[in-house]
Amino acid sequence: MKIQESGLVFSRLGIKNTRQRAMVFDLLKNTDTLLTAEQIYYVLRSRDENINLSTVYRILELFVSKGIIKKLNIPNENVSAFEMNRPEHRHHLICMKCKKVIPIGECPFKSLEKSLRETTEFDITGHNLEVFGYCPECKHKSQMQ
Amino acid sequence: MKIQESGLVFSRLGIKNTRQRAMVFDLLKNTDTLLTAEQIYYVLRSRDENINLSTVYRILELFVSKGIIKKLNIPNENVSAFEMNRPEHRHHLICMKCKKVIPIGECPFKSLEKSLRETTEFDITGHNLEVFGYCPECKHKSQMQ
DNA sequence: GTGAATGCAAAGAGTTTGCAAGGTT
DNA sequence: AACCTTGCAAACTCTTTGCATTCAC
Repeated sequence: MKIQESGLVFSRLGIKNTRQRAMVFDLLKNTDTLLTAEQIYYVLRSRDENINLSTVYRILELFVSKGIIKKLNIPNENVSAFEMNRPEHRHHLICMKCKKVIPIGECPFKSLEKSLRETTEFDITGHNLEVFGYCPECKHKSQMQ
Repeated sequence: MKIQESGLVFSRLGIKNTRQRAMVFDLLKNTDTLLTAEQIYYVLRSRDENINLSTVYRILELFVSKGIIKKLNIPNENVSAFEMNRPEHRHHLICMKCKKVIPIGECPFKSLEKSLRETTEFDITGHNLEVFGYCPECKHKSQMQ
């Protein structure tokens, strides 16, 4: 059995290493789409893992607060979706159908933020940029329907 | 009484001009912050206007589908917020405390979208860019707390 | 007058919380 | 052993829906 990365991350952050936390961590780590709390719950259940939906919510909230993952809102859907918080600041191209996520290169906003800070005197804490569309696969499927 | 812009907009779109629709339209038209369905409901109630929350939701859904307004998600809050869909394509700087919205100039994405379309073969339908922070007023208030 | 919009009440999602039982350090 | 985390069930918030009544055209 390979050494669990999750255990290292948790102890570094001073949080307990529980089976459920490791499961959620590993799933998000190895997934390249956005996942909702419910999806995480069902994926783990389908693997015969034992976990409760409210535990998933509590773990996700904890991970967000520790900066392990990020919480996004999908436009026109009232659910939150989650993904690993990779260290580089990045933006994504998200397929509205399958929720696949493609990272898009550099952030073009460093300079925009700076000039906004100067002109508006806002204390700018961050920005969201998400580009939406249909990936090549889903694009074809939706044309056929 | 001045001529109602809402009436013109509605008839141009082929939808009925009801008192409730005009109220919601005028409120959003004259508001420079994002408003949630519930806020719209309470503002109108506080003006002694008679309207029902589910009617507000139905009207907002209709307006979104007709392109009259836009629906946004505020990060880390599971509510939708709405604003007029001004004809120019624009992005906003949003105060996380008072929800004030400041438009920010040109959209720097025309060209990014084009190149993404080419490199990823996505059918790109649009993008969200929202910059968050605290406006000068709220910035000072939160320092004091 | 007719079909569409509204109000009301109830249901439905998604998410959060209280508490007892179990697990981690 | 002490405290934190989990499971379960119930509550809560936001949003949607069914149906009878009312309204716009």
